[in-house]
Parts: sequence; C-alpha cells; structure tokens
Amino acid sequence: MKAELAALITEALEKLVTEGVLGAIPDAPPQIDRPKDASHGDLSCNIAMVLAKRAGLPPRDLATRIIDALPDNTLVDTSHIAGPGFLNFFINAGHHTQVVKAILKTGVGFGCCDEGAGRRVQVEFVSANPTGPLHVGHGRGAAIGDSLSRLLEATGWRVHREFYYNDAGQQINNLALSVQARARGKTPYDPDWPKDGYQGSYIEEVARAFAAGETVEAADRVITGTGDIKDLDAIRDFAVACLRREQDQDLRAFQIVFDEYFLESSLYDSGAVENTVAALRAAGHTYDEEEALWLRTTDFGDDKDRVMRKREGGYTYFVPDVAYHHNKWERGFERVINEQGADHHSTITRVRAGLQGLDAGIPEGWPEYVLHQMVTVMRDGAEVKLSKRAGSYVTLRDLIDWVGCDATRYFLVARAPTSQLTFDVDLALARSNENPVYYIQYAHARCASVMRKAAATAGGLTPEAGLNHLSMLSEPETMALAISLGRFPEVVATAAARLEPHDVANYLRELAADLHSFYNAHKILEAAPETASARLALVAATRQVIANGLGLLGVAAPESM
RNA sequence: GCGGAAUUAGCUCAGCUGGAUAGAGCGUCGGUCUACGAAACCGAAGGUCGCAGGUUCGACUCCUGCAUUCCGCGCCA
Repeated sequence: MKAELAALITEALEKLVTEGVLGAIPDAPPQIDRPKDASHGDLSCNIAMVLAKRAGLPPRDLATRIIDALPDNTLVDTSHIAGPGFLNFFINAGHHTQVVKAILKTGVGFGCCDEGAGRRVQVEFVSANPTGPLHVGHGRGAAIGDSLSRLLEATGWRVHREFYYNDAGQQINNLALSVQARARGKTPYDPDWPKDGYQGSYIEEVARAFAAGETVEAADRVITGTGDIKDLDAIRDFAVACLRREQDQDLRAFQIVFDEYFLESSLYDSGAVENTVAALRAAGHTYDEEEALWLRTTDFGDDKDRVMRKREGGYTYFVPDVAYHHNKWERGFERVINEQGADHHSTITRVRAGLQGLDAGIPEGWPEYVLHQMVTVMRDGAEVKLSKRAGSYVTLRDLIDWVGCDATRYFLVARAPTSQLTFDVDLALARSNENPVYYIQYAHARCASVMRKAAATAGGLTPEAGLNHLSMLSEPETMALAISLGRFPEVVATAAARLEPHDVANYLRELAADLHSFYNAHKILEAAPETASARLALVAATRQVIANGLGLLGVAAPESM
C-alpha cells in the first residue's frame, strides 16, 4: 500500500517537473509513514517539506500543488494538508479489507517477497566450542540467528545456516585433561586437578561413558570410547563427540537445524591457514618483529597491529578466523551474517582487516555482524547464576526445561539484540495475559476455535464465501484489524532489511491485541450471514498471519491450548 | 585510559533509520462472563526521553562534550 501511494506521488512530482514547478524529482521514492494519530489519515508523506526549499515555495503551497497533480486513482479517498506541510491520505476502505483475500489466497506465503531473488546468504550462529552444554547466551544467539535466517528466507534469500567450532585448540585440551582427571577419580577440589579444567558434573558423565566404551553419535561424527585413560588423543576425540552430541540435543530441543558444521581443524588440514598467511605476506601487509609475524591491521582501521604467528610457532586464533571467512567468500556467499555475543566485538575489525589484506576484492563491510548483549536469568526475584550440570552458568536446557521451547525462543528473540536481556522465568511461566507468548498463541487458538465452530455449524459458513462480502466489514475494531494485517509484509521486509527479528515479535503482540479487541466487540458466527462470513474470512486471515509471524520466530502456532 | 553497547512511565521494553499530542505490557485503581475460548476486553492514573550544548522548518532519533551501567582491550579462543 505504501509503495502504491509512493508511485502516485512520484507521478504527481513528475507532472510538476514538466510544469516547471520543480527542477527534478529526487532519486529516492517519497517517504510514506503510518501516522500514529488516526485523524492524520492512514498514510502520510513529508515530501512537501523536504522539497520546499528546492522548489522555492512554502511547504503548504507545494503540498497543494502536489495534491492537485495527483493522478486519478481508487486508492485514496481523501487527502488533506496538515501542520507544517504534511500530506495526509485517507485510504479507501475497500483497499484495507481486500488484504483478506490476498492472505487467504497466498496462505503461508503471505508476507514473503523476492527481495533476495534467490541470492545466497550464509548465517553463522551459535558456534559454541564443544566444551560444555549451551548456555543462555548461546540460546539468545540461536534464537536470533535462526529467526534471522527465517526472515531472510521469507524475503527471497537462499540461506545456509552454519555452526563453526574449534575442535583442536587449548580449550579442547583442557577438556580432555578434565575428562582424564575425572576418569582417574579426581574432583575439582583435589590439588592436582588440571589448571583451567572444566568443573561441571557433565565431565564426570563423559569420563564414565569413555571408560565404559560407549559409542557416541553426534550430528557430524561418530566415536567409540577406547577406555584407555592414558590415551589423551582418544579421550579428546571422544569428549568432543560427547559435547557435540550434548549440544545437538540442546539445539534439537530448541528446534534449530544447521546445514553445516564447520571445523576449525579442517582449515589446517586443507592448508587454508598456510595459504592465508602466504597471501597476506605476498600482499605486503605483514612484518616480522620480536620473533613473531605481525599483520599490519592498523592499515585497515585497527588500533594496533596483531600477531599472526607466535614466537613459539603456533598461529593466533584470528588467522584461522580470516582463513575461515576467506573460505566463506570463495564459497560464493554474496552476504555473510555473523551472529555473535557482543563480547566478541573486537574480532570484527580484525577479521575484516585480514580479509582486506588479502586483496581478494572483498567489500570493506563484509561480513555483516549482529551482536547480542548479555542475558541474565531471574527467578523468584533473584538472579540465577548456577546450573546443576554445568556448574558455572545457566544452560539453555535449564530454560527449556523450566518454561518450554516456545516461551524460551520468544523471550530470547523479542528484544533488540543490542539491549541487555533479563530473562524472567516466572513471567515466562505465567499462563495469563502477563505473558506475551501465550497472549499471541491464544489469539491464534481463538481464531482456530472459531473456524472449527464455523465448520461444524450446518449453515455452510466458510471464509471463502466471506470474500464476496468483505464490504460488510466496517466497524472501527474490524478496520483496525484489517489494517494491521495489511502491515505484515512491510514488517517482514523491514525486519529482514534491518536484521531485527524483534520487530516481528512486537508486531504480533499488536496484531493479537487487535484480534482480541475485535473479538470482544463483535459477534462473528451469530451475525447476519453475509456479515458473519466476512468476519469469518477476517478471522481466518488473522490466524494465517499470526501463524506466519510465529513461524518466523520459530514459535509454534497451536490450534488449541 | 581506549573501543563498543545501553540510558525512555514504579518494573520490563518498543519507538518504523529526522516528523505531528513519546507508545505497549506488567503492576496500581475502576468496570465487563445465563456469552463463538475471560489465557480475553473496556477505562483511569502514571514522562524534564540520563545531563548540557549544537545541526534545522522539526530531534527520543543525527553531531560534540559529560555522567552512570554492562562488555571487550593477551604472542587466549
């Protein structure tokens, strides 16, 4: 609807250009807003104020000229000039309700567009190292990353979901040593417990399984424990498989599916790391100093240069990081979006600097990043800091066990990633209007219930029949609901463009409120037949949009609760 | 000290990339079930948008300082 109006206004501007009132029309399409105040119409435009100076006319005079130049159309009922020069448009009521037809016809596809045109985007998220169960921070990353992926798919992108992990570094070594110590019957309280060892009780389970010779099947590997507690390599392989399986289970419980698990070790095996170093050297961005090899990242906006190869010989972690992202580029992803915790903020400059240093024609702002802030968990009015199994942090599994997958996903994705999140367990558990996820799901179930009732009634009331009587829809609550339904495609497009899934959550809250208001104000099935069928069509359309929206968040849309 | 994020109603948060009288939910107060789902609805009260400048027709939004909170700042990952 916005686009239609923008086109009309552009046409009017073109006419004013030929009349010599304006020099040239602006490059960008006119900005169309939805005013908060209903008396300002359905849509408004600020173009007269924007162009007033260039036209050499007072904004209100220019506004008059624009309105007069507007071509004949069926979209706009009336238009007014208001305030300093706003154009306010009242849209024909029929246009608002026609969206019901479009929704029922398009179904699950309503809200989607082809902005991405099948281009490929990779979304990397979670990327937890296999040293323990996923914690709530990973959960936030999982919820945001998956929802982002769904939004991109809905807007025409081909999405590749990827999970990257370090399967060979010092942290993994600590993991192996911890398991070995547990296998030898030691506890974290013993004096010879490994330094920086992992203390959670899950380590004990791994040790027991290894000793018992169990076979572990994870999403990307299968390993059998040898039981030889002196063989650190065997323990390492087994422990990694165990923790990967643990995380697989967490992700499955959270309804997240990845297309690919990418191993850091593969970058060494394939020679990608060595090739990256060689390329950076060849491009002349490196130098030797104090027996180490440095990358001149300050050439690319970093505040100091970074070591690539340490004095003792190994590479620092950011070298494989650069190799990994070069690999992503070579795989042909036009866009790459990395969803990470904000504590990894400093890697952005380094990775981008490394990629620029390769002189491979990679754009400066590539890859894109979405960073989320910390999550704290509140229960019974106090912060929860410990988990039974993991010890030092609250796990994603804890949250899912406490409040369920739907509420966990909704709460973790409903806030802007940039703001710190307090997860209120008691609120997420509440089965009342305190709880937004149930509020939205209830709206969906309510629609489904009305539809069931209609289908079971002898009168033959169907949403399809209602499509011929949409003109019966007229009351304020009814129109408000129809208008909200019409916003959905804009919400999806904006949320995808800004990489902000929480827009969808907010929209659904508002849509559910509109549905409930409508429902309480007007009888549906007991109205006169034509009105009843039209309202039933509106309800069916609402159910569809709520289902589509919840789908973008990875939250279920129950038929009954 | 440097970099990033945040600061909006008692609480938790939105605010459509600069628009009109700053919005929700919870909580508080007051109403609505012989009713298609009351897990709902309707109404009321509640604000110096952290502070101070600047940019312009117009600032919660952009710029510059300052304050406070969180996160980074390793030849760890």
